[in-house]
Amino acid sequence: MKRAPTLVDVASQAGVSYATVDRVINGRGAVAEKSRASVLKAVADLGYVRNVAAANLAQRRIYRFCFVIPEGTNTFFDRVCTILRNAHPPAGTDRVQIAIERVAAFDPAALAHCLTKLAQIDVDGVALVGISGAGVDDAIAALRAKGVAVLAMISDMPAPQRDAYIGIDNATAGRTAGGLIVLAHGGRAGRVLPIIGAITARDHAERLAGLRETLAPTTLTTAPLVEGRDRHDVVEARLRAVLAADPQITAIYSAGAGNAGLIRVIAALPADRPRPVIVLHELVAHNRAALEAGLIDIVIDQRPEEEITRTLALLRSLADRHPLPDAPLIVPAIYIRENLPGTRAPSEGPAT
Amino acid sequence: MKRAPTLVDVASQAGVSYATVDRVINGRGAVAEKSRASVLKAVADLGYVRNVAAANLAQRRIYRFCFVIPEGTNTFFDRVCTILRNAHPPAGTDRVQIAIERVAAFDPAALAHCLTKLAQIDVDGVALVGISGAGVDDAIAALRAKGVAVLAMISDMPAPQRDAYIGIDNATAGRTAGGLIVLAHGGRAGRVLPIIGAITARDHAERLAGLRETLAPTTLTTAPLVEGRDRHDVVEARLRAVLAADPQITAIYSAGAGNAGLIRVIAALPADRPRPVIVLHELVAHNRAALEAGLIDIVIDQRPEEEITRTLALLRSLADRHPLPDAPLIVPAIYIRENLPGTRAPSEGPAT
DNA sequence: CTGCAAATGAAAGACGTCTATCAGAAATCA
DNA sequence: TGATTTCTGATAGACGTCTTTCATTTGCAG
Repeated sequence: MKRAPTLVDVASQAGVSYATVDRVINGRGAVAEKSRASVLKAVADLGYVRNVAAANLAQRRIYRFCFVIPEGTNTFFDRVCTILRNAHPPAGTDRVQIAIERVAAFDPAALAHCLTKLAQIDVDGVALVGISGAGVDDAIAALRAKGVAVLAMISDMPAPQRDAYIGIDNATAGRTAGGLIVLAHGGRAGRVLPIIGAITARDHAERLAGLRETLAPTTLTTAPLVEGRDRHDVVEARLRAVLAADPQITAIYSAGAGNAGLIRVIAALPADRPRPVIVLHELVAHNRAALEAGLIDIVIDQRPEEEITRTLALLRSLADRHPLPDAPLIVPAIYIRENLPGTRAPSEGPAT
Repeated sequence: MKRAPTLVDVASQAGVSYATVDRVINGRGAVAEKSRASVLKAVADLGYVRNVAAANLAQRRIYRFCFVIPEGTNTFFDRVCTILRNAHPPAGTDRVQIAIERVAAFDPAALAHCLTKLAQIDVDGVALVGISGAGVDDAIAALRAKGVAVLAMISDMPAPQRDAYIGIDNATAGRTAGGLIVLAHGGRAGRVLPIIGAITARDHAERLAGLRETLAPTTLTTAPLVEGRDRHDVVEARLRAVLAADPQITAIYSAGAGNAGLIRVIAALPADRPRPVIVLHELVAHNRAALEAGLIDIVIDQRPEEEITRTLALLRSLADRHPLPDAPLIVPAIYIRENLPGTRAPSEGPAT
């Protein structure tokens, strides 16, 4: 087992000095095209990979990552923050520092301003929830020009703007909801009520399309769409009205937020007849409680833990200048009452 | 922002020399109890954490991990091996070497022999599928005495023998199957047929218990248990007989392996009347194909990718002598036709 | 007090990369 | 040709830990 090639090996192989190799690898100073080529060739020939441990030691490197998370009433993002704060390995241990910046939701100007501030500080990578709008594109471009990695999570943005996207395929999520609703009907007829935040929200629209795609070949019909604006009060009022007017509804799929309102409506339904099958998104506290209480049937979750784990790994990989692997989109998880995570303490003598 | 304390700082704080600190930290040579105590105190007071990058550099460390995986007809373990081979980051890049050893399944002697061989080589950590039996316990003890981390995955073993267990809670898996079957019946009566490998297999028994626990308060009844010995030919023959004898079966839950046989039986059922709801385990090729073909409804998967990711992280953490975090058990995933991973290529302009 | 073992201190050379400096060589331009 | 630039080479000191060597001190038993 030979030891891995070092920059000294690369230098002698390329027939240049260590200094020149360094200039090529770390892109400083002027290097003749001929030298650059021979260094790169030597790197390739020897299969040199930088020793990250040595590099980090020499630089006293601390990875500084920043997550820019929308601020607002959306419980989901609070959950994201909680996960981030508990992310392993805890800072210090791994020389990784994670900062969280909350910015007003759906406010491109605020986001742009935040990103511009980040560009001042020394940051190695930024993860943000993709939205586009005035100034955002430029702010991101400025960051990336400085060598800062920029990842889109949860919601994507045009590919050339970010280094990668980490999140779910929303069409898949919608199809999944459809599949489960079909399963729960067991061949019987039914009428499915879709609720979304707004038809202009791309992710909601995609989920809805996925739902319809799956329901189309079945005997299930779709009731007219309800827009709840992601606000629990709006969802509550409109859903109550629709259910009163249309007692044929056998299933509800809520593709957006504001489900606390939905849950209130369901809890108030008469208990003497079967309630509709209910599928909604994100395993946040009130949805989880409703699942445990039997008020709803299924929660489709985009697994923010996994999104964050992957984001951190990718940020680090980019900071280390490794080629970025193309990981698949995250597969939404299905939760029912029985497989909720963390309810039961691990049994003292765990499973075989 | 002060720089992190180093061993030199610890030494001066403790009022001893660097050499003594080193002897305490790395446990070599004799150290007076008094010195040891003052060093440990200094470490605690300063909040010293070893700089892993520096340590690895000095040692030219390469992490060497070995996965001992059962060999046999079980497709699931082939899947595990595939995932392992594609594990990111690829060897080399991260100075991590992963070896895979296949040993005969359910053969304690073979496992013990393999472990004894591993003890000769220089290994930092071993992950194995927990079984116990003659010699295995001793072989593991010998490994751990040498400072090798030993993790149980997928199937656990008595706690004192291994450093940690990474896998699912099988009772949860069984309850999940039950919950989905209940959902699919939508309040109608039904009769559920459980199939397991053998009642002596602890994981199968736990899944079965979970199923019964969930079905008990409902209107669904349970048909007599079928033991399929995890062999597709056995499963096929027995299931065919049971279905012929008992046409009232509305659902099948297969907690073990050998499901290729089950799928053959289902495929041969008359198409003119509804088939039972079918739930089984592990997203291996034939189960996946059956799901896509609509021959079965649900696959509960223990997510070996996550198990492996976590195992690798834990092995590394142990090798770096970090305190081990207590991660929760893995939550089994639910797959239906619509949320199968990797079917669709990520759309060119991914989701919002 | 002597002698031996145990405990300690001091120091130096790795590990591979980063960063900086400075002198000298090669290429460019006038 | 000389005067600039542009490149290049040589070298050295970090970074924090590991590992080893050797000399010295301390403790303890005889």
